[in-house]
Amino acid sequence: MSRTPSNGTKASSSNGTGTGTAPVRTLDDLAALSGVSRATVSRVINGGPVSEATRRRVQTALEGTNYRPNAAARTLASGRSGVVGVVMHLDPHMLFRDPYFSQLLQGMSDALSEQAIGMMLWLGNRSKEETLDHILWMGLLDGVIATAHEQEDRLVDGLLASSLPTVLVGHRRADPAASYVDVDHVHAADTITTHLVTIGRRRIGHITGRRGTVAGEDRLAGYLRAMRRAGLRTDALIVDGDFNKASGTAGALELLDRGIDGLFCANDAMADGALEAIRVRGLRVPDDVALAGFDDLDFAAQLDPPLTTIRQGVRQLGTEAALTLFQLLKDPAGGPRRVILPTELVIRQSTVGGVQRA
Amino acid sequence: MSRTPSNGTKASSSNGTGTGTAPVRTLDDLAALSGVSRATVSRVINGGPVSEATRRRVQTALEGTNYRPNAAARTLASGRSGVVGVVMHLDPHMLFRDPYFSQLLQGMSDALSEQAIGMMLWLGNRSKEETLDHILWMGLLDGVIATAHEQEDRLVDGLLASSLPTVLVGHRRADPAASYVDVDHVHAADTITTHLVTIGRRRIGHITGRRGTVAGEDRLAGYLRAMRRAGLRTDALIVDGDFNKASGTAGALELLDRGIDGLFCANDAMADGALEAIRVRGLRVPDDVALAGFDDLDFAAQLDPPLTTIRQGVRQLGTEAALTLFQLLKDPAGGPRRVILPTELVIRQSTVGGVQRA
DNA sequence: TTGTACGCGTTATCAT
DNA sequence: ATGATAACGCGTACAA
Repeated sequence: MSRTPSNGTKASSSNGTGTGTAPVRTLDDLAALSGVSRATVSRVINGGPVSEATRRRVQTALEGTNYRPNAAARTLASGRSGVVGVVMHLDPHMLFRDPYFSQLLQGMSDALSEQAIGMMLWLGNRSKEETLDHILWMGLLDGVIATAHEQEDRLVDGLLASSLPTVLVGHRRADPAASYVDVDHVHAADTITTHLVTIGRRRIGHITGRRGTVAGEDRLAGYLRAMRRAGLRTDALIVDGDFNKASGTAGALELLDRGIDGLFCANDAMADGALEAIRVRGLRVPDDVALAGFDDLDFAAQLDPPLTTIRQGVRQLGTEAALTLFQLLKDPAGGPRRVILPTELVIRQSTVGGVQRA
Repeated sequence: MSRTPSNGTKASSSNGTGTGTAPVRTLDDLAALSGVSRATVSRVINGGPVSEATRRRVQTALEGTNYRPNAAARTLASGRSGVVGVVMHLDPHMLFRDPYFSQLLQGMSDALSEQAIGMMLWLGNRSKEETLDHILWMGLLDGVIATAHEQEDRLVDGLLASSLPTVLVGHRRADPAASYVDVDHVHAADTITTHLVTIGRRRIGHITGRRGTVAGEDRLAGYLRAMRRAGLRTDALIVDGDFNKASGTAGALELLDRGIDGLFCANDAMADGALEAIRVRGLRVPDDVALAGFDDLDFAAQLDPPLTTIRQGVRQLGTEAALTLFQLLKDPAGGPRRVILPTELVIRQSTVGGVQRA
């Protein structure tokens, strides 16, 4: 080991003499400098019970130095690291194409940096097994936030099975012990489908999200619920998509051939694709086909016509995930936390139309 | 302190009896289990000199447990944490709008996870002073990679002034002691401007990037160099942009009024904006105005007409930054590292045109 | 090759 | 309120 000799233990006798500024790196150095014990210095730094007089003494000594507590030592002694992990294990080319993950990350970073908590990040570079291993291997994390969009996910299973406090985002698991933060996809999809019904559409198609994802399945479920309640038929009105624009175009072409007057796509990207298909067929939105999406990404309002969609506060979702983790850390015995954030129906010209086209 | 009593020291006498599986958490536990000293177990784990026989013995004992080394203890004892910091201190709404940062992050993550190095991330949520403080406060980092696009940046100054091994990305500093990774903006801008000259354009305008950024200034410098070498005039042919699409539209309208037959925008987003301006004026690309951008973002090839631009391997830039940091950590005395990655001129119909329009 | 023993810098307990 | 002092878990000279 190449330890730079720490002054303060014994060599401190040569300190403060005249050989330039003495590097103050440890509590012991600081203790020697201010004439109190190491324990007292620690109390001053961590806000323990100290008399006002000595507190000032130590503070003054502290000012003159660039002392920083050693995080490793602190973690070792206290059992808390002040660092949480964030896991976004996705297809590399999928990550960040959708602003969803960027905003999620920023929301988390907001809340974490607010509390001066560090954030370690794992993306999908390696296999789920290797990633899980690495996360647990660096056992210094206080907790983990993981995006979990697939209904089945070994990485998420592993995290929940470990002793690491874990918060899931974007996913409600069957596991009753799991804490999570999400929006109510079923309810939101029901709402926007009902909107299409309300404006008089009867043959309303649906292009699903990727099957097997919670968002895909739940939005489909919401669509079905609304249609059933309205007494409308759905057979031959549903085609599978995968959340990508291209699948929206393909799915829309198919549905248009079967005759629809309304279309709910499971996300905005596919709605964008559907828009092209509708244009190719020479039909008008919303006159011939009323169109709705989901997410309210930036571009949704820029489309021609602007897209009716569901807005979810993704950034807030991230913030809420971090706050939920804080709760979990504060009271580990308090049982799992579940947070469902509200969504908002944003009505634009792709359904209520009539307004001028640019 | 709420320490869970570690078995192994003395309580280990009650271990392995019949009271369920004994939790093996420390090297001491493992040592007791395999009948060797703790030091030997440590050597097995870290690949030290151990006889093949005992190595197998320990390995076998290891298999049965879910032992994980304690990162904090390891860091404290060795002085290395296996964690590096990544700093992307930007305007929140700017971050990740441009895929530049996503790809950079992924490139870094590639190289870091490859070496099982952890990655801590700081975004621009708080002030540069607070961010710097927090980074140094958690003194457990082995090194830092920081994006530095402004020519002046107190955060970068602070990192370089600290004792943390630091690699800058996207920025060459005057500071001769700084290690960095970047592309040669001047050369690339010169190349693409020269391309416009080569195809016969004479009144070539330029919309700059945000002034004060290295990319903005250097791309301008490259444009000027190419124009001067070609003996062309540039007065009244340069307007300031800010890398955003809107400034491209505004700048282009201005330049079109002054009469240009070529236009080099400092990035693709502004070229996209310029395209709209040209269309508004009823002009054709490239017949009336040849248009060029910089970055080769995904959408550049999708524009109508597809955009001639400069491709930089952003993801590779991130990877290279991580590798450079590794070098720095391996040989701290080796002096600063500088890496310049090559760029590529991508010629499309916005300059060579003539091909069919969709 | 293996074991002994010390040190890493801090927190927290227990006296005073 | 303050000061000793024992952990925390691991790496590594040094000795054997």
